[in-house]
Amino acid sequence: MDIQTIRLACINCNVRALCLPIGLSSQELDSIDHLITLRRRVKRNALLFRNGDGLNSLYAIRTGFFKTSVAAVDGLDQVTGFHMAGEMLGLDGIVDNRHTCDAIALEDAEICALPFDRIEELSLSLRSLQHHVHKIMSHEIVRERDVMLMLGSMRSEERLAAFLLNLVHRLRARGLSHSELILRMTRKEIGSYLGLKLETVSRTFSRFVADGIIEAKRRHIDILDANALVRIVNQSERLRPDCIPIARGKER
Amino acid sequence: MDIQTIRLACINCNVRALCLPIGLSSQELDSIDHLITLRRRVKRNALLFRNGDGLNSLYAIRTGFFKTSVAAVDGLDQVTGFHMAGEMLGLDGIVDNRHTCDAIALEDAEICALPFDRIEELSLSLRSLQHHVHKIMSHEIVRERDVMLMLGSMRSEERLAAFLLNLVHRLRARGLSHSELILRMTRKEIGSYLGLKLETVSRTFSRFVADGIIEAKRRHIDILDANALVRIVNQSERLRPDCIPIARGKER
DNA sequence: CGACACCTTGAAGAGGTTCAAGAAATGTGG
DNA sequence: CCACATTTCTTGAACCTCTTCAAGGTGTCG
Repeated sequence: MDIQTIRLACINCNVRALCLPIGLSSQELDSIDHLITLRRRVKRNALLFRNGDGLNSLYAIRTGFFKTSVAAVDGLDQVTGFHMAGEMLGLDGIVDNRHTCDAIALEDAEICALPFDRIEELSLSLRSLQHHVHKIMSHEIVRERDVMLMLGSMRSEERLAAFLLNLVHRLRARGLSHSELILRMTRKEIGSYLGLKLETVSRTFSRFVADGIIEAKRRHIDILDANALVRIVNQSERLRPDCIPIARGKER
Repeated sequence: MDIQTIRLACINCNVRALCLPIGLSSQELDSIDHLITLRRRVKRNALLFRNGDGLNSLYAIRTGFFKTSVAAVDGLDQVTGFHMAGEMLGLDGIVDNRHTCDAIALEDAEICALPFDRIEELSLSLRSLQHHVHKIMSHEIVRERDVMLMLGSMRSEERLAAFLLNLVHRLRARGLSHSELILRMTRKEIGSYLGLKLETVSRTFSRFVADGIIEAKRRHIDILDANALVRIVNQSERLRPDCIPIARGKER
């Protein structure tokens, strides 16, 4: 394994706002200092954790891009989410004290391992942290529910449009371009996530290109007409705006 | 509104094991006594809460059967879950401090409203309660992910089979029959939950009946060959056993 | 008993999948 | 650094599942 680890306190972390509640008093910051975490690099295609692993820590993504998936015996797997900087991995493992999916880096990444028992311990004295944890978990519930809604009611064009809008929304919230994006995942992985076959994903991309909505050269996507994507997602009128993943990114 | 409310302490509740952690010391039970809850009856078809309502409480179902759904402007809605005694409603509302779905009773029901700020307060001194809350939320994340997997990869027969097995599994855990069940929801609601049209649900039921797997008289379902249902769910070999909703009920 | 909601079934049609082949990147080893 | 193997992506054609539209049946409740 090619993993480099560094011990460090969150108090010195420059992306702390992503994992920890904001507006802590200096007293509270002092106690946060006790939440020593393990920073780790994860190479592209490496597993951060796998289904069945014991849950020791939750993982905050500092940089990089992950997928979570549930693997099948024959090697097939279904992607359950794509995750980028500032998002938390491992929440599904709390129920049974073991991870129930695989987390794989789709590009070289850097994560912080937050020992879960320390989080719980610290939450006892830091009410804002406690509430923050509740919000993060609730947010994940809402995120997954939005995917459920998408899978249950949208057609291929709508799914892909919602997917693209959701991605650029999250990238934009991180200060990146809201028209250009480089996909870190394959068509197959997108299809797996969207409940479509890779051929359907490819065809739908081609249709978007033909309609002048996007430019696409393999993983390099250029969104020419974001409004058209919004119209495609809304055209069904089956969902209200707040059912659409794009309307509720990881942060607001 | 036809709602009857009773103030009472959890310590006297005979289904407390459903909402609260087990194995509390007598000291701890004393503090639980401060978690005064509001017990309430909810009539069939009545809303327990609706999308947009402020989040004051989480709701523990004492008796009865609920659906949660996200409504669309034109009256259509998508069912996001069916919930029975011992399950918790409202977890999705924590992120934004307001509910993001409707909760509707599908039969006369009785719930306990647990003030969320009291839960958080009490969690600060009761570590087992804190952990219990985390587990409940994590469990909901896993439940929804299993639905995602189903919607993303199963065909109609597999979905309905998984749905029936999941229902009887949960009913069985409550001491009810694992072969007979009375559906509290319409074909349309089942379809909405499974991402299918009501006609498809109806046809699939008919096929199961023709194959001798179940007997079905409208809402009254009799499972004659549960193994056949398991085989249908597994036949795809696309999912491991633990991806199937039935394998992970609300309790184990 | 009549109105209404719910369920079943049929036939035609649409959307997505499957199978197949080839093209374009990417990675690897010499 | 180039050649070759591999992975990824695109596109076509036939097929299949689910949907849509339609009609009739069944149960329930005032």
